[in-house]
Amino acid sequence: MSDTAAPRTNFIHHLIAADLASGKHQRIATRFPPEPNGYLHIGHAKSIALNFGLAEEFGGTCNLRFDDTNPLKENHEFVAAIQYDVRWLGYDWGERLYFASDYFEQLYVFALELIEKGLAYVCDLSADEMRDYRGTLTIPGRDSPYRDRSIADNRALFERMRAGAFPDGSRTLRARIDMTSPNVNLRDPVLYRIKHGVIHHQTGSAWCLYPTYDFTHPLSDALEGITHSICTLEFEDHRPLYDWCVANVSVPKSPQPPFAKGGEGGFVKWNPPQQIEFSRLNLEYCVMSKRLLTQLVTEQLVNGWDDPRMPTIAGLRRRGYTPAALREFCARIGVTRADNLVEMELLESTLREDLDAHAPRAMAVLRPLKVVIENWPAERAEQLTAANHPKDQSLGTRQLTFGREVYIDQNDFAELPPKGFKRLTLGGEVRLRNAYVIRCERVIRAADGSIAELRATADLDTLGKNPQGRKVAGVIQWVAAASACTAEVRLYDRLFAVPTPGASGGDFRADLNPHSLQVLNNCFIEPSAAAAAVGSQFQFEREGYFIKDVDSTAERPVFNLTVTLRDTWGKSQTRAAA
RNA sequence: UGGGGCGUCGCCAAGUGGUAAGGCACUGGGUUUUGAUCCCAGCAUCCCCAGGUUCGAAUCCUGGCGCCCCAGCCA
Repeated sequence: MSDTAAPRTNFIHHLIAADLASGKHQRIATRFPPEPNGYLHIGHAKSIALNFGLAEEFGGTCNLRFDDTNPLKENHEFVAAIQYDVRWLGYDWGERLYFASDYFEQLYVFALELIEKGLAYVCDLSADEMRDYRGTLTIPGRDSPYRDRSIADNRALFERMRAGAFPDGSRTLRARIDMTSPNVNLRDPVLYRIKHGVIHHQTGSAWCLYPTYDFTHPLSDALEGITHSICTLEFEDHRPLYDWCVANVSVPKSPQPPFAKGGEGGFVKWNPPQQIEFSRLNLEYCVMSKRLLTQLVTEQLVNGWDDPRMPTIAGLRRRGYTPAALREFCARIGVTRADNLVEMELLESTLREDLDAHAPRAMAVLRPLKVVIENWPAERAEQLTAANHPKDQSLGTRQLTFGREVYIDQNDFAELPPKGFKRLTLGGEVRLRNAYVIRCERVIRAADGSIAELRATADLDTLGKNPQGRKVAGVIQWVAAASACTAEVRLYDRLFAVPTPGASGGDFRADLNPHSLQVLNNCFIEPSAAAAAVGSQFQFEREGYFIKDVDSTAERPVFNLTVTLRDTWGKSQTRAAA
């Protein structure tokens, strides 16, 4: 969609290219591993675009794998929503839909192997005790008193853990690594914990024993034959543990065909998956943590996961963001290991670029002001033809009905125009877009002194041509009173009032923007837009891009503001006012 | 004051010893029946700082400084 020269490669791309060139891998396999404990957000889109994008580019595969090891927080709604969102973004995992829970039995066997090798043990320490034994960042930990249990005891205990013989929290299976490691992740991390009475969305009540992420993730990758396991920076310290798990367990060496045959004696060459970290996306005026997003939803600070103000894929979709714009955004922000805070303007520019090219135009009047054209007969209705797009003829044309009474926007008339005002003024002329040039003759006031309506005359010789001998600088949108449809328009602004909510140590909720939603109930729009299907997108000329919302009814269409048009005039005015 | 990372224009980001890409934003100008789009031009003598190596460094070395992550039986 773009001819920008923004980098479309990154350090991971280079690394994969090198792995292929060196023959380390014959083909690559990535995976996108969401935990189904919430909806996907734009940060996930970055990861999805990266993992699926890399697979596409290098002719490899990308699996969708749910990292469902903590049934307490997960549910089927999230599983379904995540699949919908990934597909909507334009990516396809084919037949490769997996759940980490698919591997629970195999993982259990791996754990037994670790026990047999003396590399794992059952620990009876409570959570508090374990924390105490772990030491601190600067003080080494101490060995658990249960660290040297016999292999036979460990095996028996672990089997009984699975059988449900012990209550929650009473015992764990731990890796036997090094309690004095400067990397606290290596201080005998927990591999399995006991959780009774939870119904897992995939395995039901088959298990009361659940593996941790640290154990599950690397082995799931290995089982699926993942070559490049891409994750975010905070997992970097876990990489030694990731490698430890893969190295110490007997993973089948010919995972997921078609992997290259070859090597000695029919042995299949197999390189363990490599974890690679990149920095997560931070976007101005957003929170991106699932915990905080969940809080916004459960505390009803927004109207659900798909609230158009949410940075969730579902929210962005309902707001009017397109898959193409989101993918382009991901390409433009790049992939590095540096902390970043991306400006909203970058996101919005990719959106405008896509919408400008594809959205049909229509006219809408958000804050109506009636104009009576006195030299136009009340009974006369004229059909005008308007292009649906200024550049793309293929989007066709539509009919507009012009009549004696029209509505214009209150903002497009001023009795005391600021310097440089190019719209309608008393005694001044303006072009009604796609129609005639009119001159405002009089202002009719209401009892309270406010402007009730305008009286105007039209220059009948200005349809499709400029008037003789003078130029009319302004063009404004309008809707004919006789055919206008009433609509509700929801104007959205950023959810938070500050670029980094909660950053100053306070409650992030205190940073919510109280004006993030403004509902306009008496807008007038063209019948063509009113009749459009839910999800249809338009540029309401001179205002912005809008999408017809699911809350629409036959009698009352609802449109969400996706993003305004660039507004250099408005910007200059607010700057002058400041 | 343990370990692991990161530091190139306001923001994102190329660059991997040969003399600072690009995008967004911003500033001028042009076209325009959207103050939109589009087009043209401008926008880092400098790459966190200080030394050093080299004919030559953002890229190598040394020493500082700053920021981020890790002490869940979360992921």
